Amino acid sequence: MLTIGTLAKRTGTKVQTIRYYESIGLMPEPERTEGGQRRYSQTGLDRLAFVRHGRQLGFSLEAIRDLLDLADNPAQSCADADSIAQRQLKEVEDRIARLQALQVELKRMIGDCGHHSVADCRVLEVLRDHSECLTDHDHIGA
Amino acid sequence: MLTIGTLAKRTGTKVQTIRYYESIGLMPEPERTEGGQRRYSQTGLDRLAFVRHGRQLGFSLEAIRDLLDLADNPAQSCADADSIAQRQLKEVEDRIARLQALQVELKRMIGDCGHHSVADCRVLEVLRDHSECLTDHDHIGA
DNA sequence: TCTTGAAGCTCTAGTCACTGGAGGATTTAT
DNA sequence: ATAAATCCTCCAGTGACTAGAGCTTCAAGA
Repeated sequence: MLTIGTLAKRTGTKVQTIRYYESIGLMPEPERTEGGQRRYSQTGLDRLAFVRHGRQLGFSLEAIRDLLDLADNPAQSCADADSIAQRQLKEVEDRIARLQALQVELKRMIGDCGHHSVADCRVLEVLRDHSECLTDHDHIGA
Repeated sequence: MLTIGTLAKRTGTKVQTIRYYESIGLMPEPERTEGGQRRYSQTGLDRLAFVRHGRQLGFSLEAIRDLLDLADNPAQSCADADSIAQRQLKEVEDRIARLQALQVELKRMIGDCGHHSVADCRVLEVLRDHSECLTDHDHIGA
């Protein structure tokens, strides 16, 4: 039986995060001591590890919830899990492409700057005038 | 004199977002009609374009606030603007690296899956057992 | 001048995935 | 028995918006 703190350490999660997962129903309510403290079993550890691992791979909690459902019902086809992962891969690839465009633009912005006065600073210049952009980045938040 | 709606259209921003920028002090309070509606000048348009462009390049509103300060005081050195951009570039490059690691892992996960039953699904397998990971990704949120 | 419909206004609350703190209870080791 | 560490609940905050309720103003046409 593990305390919430031990579980946190083992999985690299903050204690509050575990309680948060419980509050949104991603983690089941664990046993409690007489005093009301949470005690976890191996099952709890496994489930949290699954969740954390999914997060590390960039899945949303919503996607992880779906994946957990699939994992809990091992009779169905694997296609659903596969398509969730496919969607995730596509998103990751999109993000990479966008970030690479930003990278080019930022490099160009910085490269030209020789630390002269702000009056003719490339960085500010580029921000002021979109037409100086090579890329027509239209996504926000990257 | 532009209405907030026109300004929104011209800059590809939502009306609410403009008001939000005003509420946090990124956009100055504009003139108002007698009835209390906002009216913007070219100055307002320029400033919003600057902000939006910064966002498109992935800068945080905090960073943009600093860049706006610099742009407003053209006597200083450009080095500050440069270092903000450098920091941004580094962050972008870090994110690309992390995402590429995820991409590899997701591809491997999906590649092996032949849509059999969930019982031996690669996707779920990988999520269950971190030791199957090639990468030791430790970052969350990608 | 009147009317109508679009667009504006403020205010509140919700999103995602946590994170932090107050103020108090429990557990564990000495 | 006591002290330190950990636990508990509850509430609020983060960033960068976004959405909606309920009301007012504006501009154009009849």
